[in-house]
Amino acid sequence: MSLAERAFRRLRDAIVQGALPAGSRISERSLAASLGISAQPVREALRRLEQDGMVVTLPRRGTVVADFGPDRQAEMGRIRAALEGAAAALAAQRADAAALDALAAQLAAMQAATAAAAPEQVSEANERFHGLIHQATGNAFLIRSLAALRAFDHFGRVRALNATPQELPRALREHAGILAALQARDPDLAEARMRAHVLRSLAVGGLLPPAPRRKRSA
Amino acid sequence: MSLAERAFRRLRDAIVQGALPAGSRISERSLAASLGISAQPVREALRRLEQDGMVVTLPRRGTVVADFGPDRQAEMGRIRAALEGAAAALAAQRADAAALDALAAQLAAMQAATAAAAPEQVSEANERFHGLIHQATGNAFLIRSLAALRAFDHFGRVRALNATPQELPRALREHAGILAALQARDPDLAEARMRAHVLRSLAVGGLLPPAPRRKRSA
DNA sequence: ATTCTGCATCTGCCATAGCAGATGGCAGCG
DNA sequence: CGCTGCCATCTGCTATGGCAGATGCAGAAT
Repeated sequence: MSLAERAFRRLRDAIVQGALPAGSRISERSLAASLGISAQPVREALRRLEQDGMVVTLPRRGTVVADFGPDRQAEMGRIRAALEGAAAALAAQRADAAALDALAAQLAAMQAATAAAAPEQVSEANERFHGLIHQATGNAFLIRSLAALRAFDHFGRVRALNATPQELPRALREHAGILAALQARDPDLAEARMRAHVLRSLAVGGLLPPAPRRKRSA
Repeated sequence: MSLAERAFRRLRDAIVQGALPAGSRISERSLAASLGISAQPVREALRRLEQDGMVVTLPRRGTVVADFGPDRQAEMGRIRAALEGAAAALAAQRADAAALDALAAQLAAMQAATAAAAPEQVSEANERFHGLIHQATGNAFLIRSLAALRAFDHFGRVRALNATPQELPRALREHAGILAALQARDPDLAEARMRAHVLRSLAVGGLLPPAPRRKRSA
């Protein structure tokens, strides 16, 4: 793996974990020195982070970690719901038999982990399930965008899965419904189910109002 | 503007215009020489193009222009519909009075250009209208992603606008409806209208089946 | 004729050095 | 004491050179 890729992942994890709080100034040179590499890969990593919205860099001024509080998290969640829906729709058209089999296998793994009450493995199977759908689309732009979005609220997702005891089986049922829509080759149904699944999951995590009702409190 | 940014835009335009057909091999060095700059900005431009899905680069092998025929265009269109919808929903929450005024002004400009039968200015006003909504969200990730998506089917959009005589007034009415939803601060309504608007516009351009029906003619 | 091997060459990748622009502090002037 | 202009310094940005890995071809061995 290239040094730029390594630096990118390392910085991304550091940011989402809070090790680099919002507003932190990042210098290409000093960061390169602390990583023991040249400034070029670091620069490349910063550019990618900028495209993902995690840092902002003012030309000739400096690079700082972007601020994403609860509002930004909610925004990214809503965007992710839209993109996951599109991915499900495309997967319903493009997925081949092998991809559908792999999805069924992941669903079974998630069910087994749920029955065994192993939250760690449930979360992992959950991530894999969504990742397989992304891959099944074969769309590079979609895959990349969703990977960036998932980095934002990774911890929020694992928290949401363990929020209530009934959350795990509900997520499992929704996954089964999505897979059924994919197997039925119904893009619109797959999109609707996936979108509802992500939105409801976000609501459990406390990042969105629980229902698409009228606004009552600002 | 930086050399990397210039190289990126130049390459992007060359690709969408067909000057660099799919499968064209791009070498960092030779391209840098032909542009009269160093290899570093060219490399940076290629990385951005890769993230946008326009080129694929195999490590130590080379970089080639990705193949996006009608299928890919349809995919990107569906993704754009989803993202534009999310942007409209966020804009309904975040847009301030100035942004809404600017949108109203662009709508008036589009109406005047439609009345004057000036397709060039109609298309320009159309692009500005959507761009203003993107900016109103204040979400860097969303703005960047939509900018990348719009580069794909730019020509398809201008073609769709001039496909039929009744397309211009219809797009105008839909824009007015979207703006009304934004002014009413209704995220879900704004999202639904924007999404329908983009999907219908894509159908006019021939990139999607006109209704969620089965495809009849390839 | 076919297969294997070594080398010239091309590729993306990285390190180093130096550039212009922007900032902050300090001396000098009012 | 307050303001202004200069300069050291830091920033991102670009140019140059060289690295290892991958490819294709020529020529030797079977």
